[in-house]
Amino acid sequence: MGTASRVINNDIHVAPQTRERVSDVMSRLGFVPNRQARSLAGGKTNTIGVLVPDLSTSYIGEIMHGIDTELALSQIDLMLFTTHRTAVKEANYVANMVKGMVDGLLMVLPRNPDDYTGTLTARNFPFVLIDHQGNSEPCPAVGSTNWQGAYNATEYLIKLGHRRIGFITGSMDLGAATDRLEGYKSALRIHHITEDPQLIYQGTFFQPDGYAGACALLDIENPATAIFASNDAMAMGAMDAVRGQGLRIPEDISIVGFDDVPQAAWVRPALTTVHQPLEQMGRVATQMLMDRLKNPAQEIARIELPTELVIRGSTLPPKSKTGK
Amino acid sequence: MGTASRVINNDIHVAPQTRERVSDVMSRLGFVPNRQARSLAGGKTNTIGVLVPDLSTSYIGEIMHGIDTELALSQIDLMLFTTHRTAVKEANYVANMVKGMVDGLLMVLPRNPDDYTGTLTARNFPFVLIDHQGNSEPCPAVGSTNWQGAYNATEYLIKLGHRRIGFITGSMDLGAATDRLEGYKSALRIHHITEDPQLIYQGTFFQPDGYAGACALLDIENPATAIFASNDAMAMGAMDAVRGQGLRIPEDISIVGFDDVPQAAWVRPALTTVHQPLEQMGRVATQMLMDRLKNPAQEIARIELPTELVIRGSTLPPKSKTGK
DNA sequence: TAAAAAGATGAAAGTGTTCACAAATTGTGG
DNA sequence: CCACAATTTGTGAACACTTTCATCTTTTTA
Repeated sequence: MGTASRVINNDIHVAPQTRERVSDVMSRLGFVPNRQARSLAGGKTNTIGVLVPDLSTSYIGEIMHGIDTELALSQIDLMLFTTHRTAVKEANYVANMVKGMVDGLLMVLPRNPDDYTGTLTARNFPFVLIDHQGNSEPCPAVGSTNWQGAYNATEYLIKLGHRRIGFITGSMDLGAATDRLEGYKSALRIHHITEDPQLIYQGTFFQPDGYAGACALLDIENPATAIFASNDAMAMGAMDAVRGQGLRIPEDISIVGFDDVPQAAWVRPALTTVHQPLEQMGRVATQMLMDRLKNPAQEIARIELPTELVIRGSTLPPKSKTGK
Repeated sequence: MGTASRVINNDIHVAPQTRERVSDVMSRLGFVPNRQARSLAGGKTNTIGVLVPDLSTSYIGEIMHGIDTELALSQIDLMLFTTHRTAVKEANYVANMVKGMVDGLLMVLPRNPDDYTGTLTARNFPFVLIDHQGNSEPCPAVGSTNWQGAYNATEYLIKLGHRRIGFITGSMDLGAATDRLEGYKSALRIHHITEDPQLIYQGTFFQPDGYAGACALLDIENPATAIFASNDAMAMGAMDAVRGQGLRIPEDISIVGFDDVPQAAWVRPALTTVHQPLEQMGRVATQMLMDRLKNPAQEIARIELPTELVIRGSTLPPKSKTGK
């Protein structure tokens, strides 16, 4: 019956008393509208898909939280796809898999998004990338000011008096990782500190790299007095390594991370780090997607949210300086 | 057309050449079957729902990973619901929300599952609980041997020579938390060590509780020589606290955790902990659910997977003992 | 008071599949 | 060469809604 449908969808063209009568009956009968049928008839699923590389990091967890919060407001459901599931090699996978199941797609930390953005754009399927620098064609994305964050953190260390600042990179195939490295390099350059390849250790964003990186950075002729890791996980690895060498944090070595995961505040000494608004990124991306859903002709926007240096207990001026 | 449907579903009753012709046309036209329509007509969605309390812990991440792995094998999709989204107070919520959207439900770490298990059972909706002790009526669930794990870990500390073993509990409204506490108490009893209320600190499974708990356990007349935290997050908090007091791990204080999250192996010293097969729990639960989906009359089973003590670097005999 | 406008309601036509059944084709034995 | 069985293909009715359109009711206005 048409009226029942109108009641469910809060259509205006239904008399108050009729509405009441209908909802009475519905609740008495325990009626629940069938989603599949609604989707089929209505042409939309009221569900969006989220494509994540993984779930075991709180990094992703924070972003998901943001997505979830935003979605809850609009009564939209969430379908989760994990890329590791079936090697997402074929370009059509995403588009096919997803077609008719979800209205739009959110891709978190996509590894090589060019594979699918093309197909998706061609099929006019709404999507938003989260935390990825569109390296080729422009596409809707939200990220954060990685370059600026790394620049600020490095500058902060320089201003504390550090001259030998070690840097542990992330996976260099990710835009975020290269941006952070560039921010670090730029800060050195501006302050006339010559870049030393020995002070740059290549990591992959995982904690063990932080450990290994710190060991390497301390085991050189003129060792680092401060270590800036490209994310908090590696910073924590570095902290372990520093302590393993019998050195104190921050008195002997300063440590700075990136991301500001909840752990960073819990650890002792609390980690000085670059706050990345992960939850907000999730929220903003979701909003962007919903805008595109409402208005597909929406122009392509790339939003960068600001990062912010959070100074905690893991940084101090270098010993040589304080000793003077 | 019936034949097209048969081709899609790999029905036997279709001539090889016809099959080929049809799939040719389908790929030429870029035809992708509409999931909503299939679900509507077929009566099943080929999707299962997963209800999680949260996503920001690797604990949940590991379980999700297991679920995901298992699901990928059967081409079944995953719909994610987070309980914090809309206060899941009303008993009907789950059943209604989920009806027609998913074929079955997996509930991870349900807080007060009695609220919905009743409705779900009444509506004959297939579901499996993960990591929860059915405290009232029996329902399909998978958990792990929390009691045994805690017992073994405590006994291990006792055999090392510890007599003052501090215990930091989890949220006591969770069966897992009470079981672990009971395991601890039983081990003490068996070894004729009198239980000391001062050595039991009530936590809630979060890292800061570990920090506070360790401080409390060390700040008593006859302080603990070993601390057993009900999960790894709290154990790490405890490690920070111990170090904060200028004590060494494991020489001065031994620390034991529970869960064996990946971090436990990365931290220095590596954490001795009770391994909980989280991923496997996810897999097994998924298998159970799929069995129920195939055969709804399946008898109600509760599976307990074994925990295992993993000895790493955070435990040693107490100083008094070694000092003798 | 009648005509016009506005609003509420019901009927019917999609939506893209699956499923059961009927029809058509092919193969086999008499 | 036909009857019969076996296999393959086509048909139409669900599935449970939304949406449009026409009808009927109510309200407003001249």
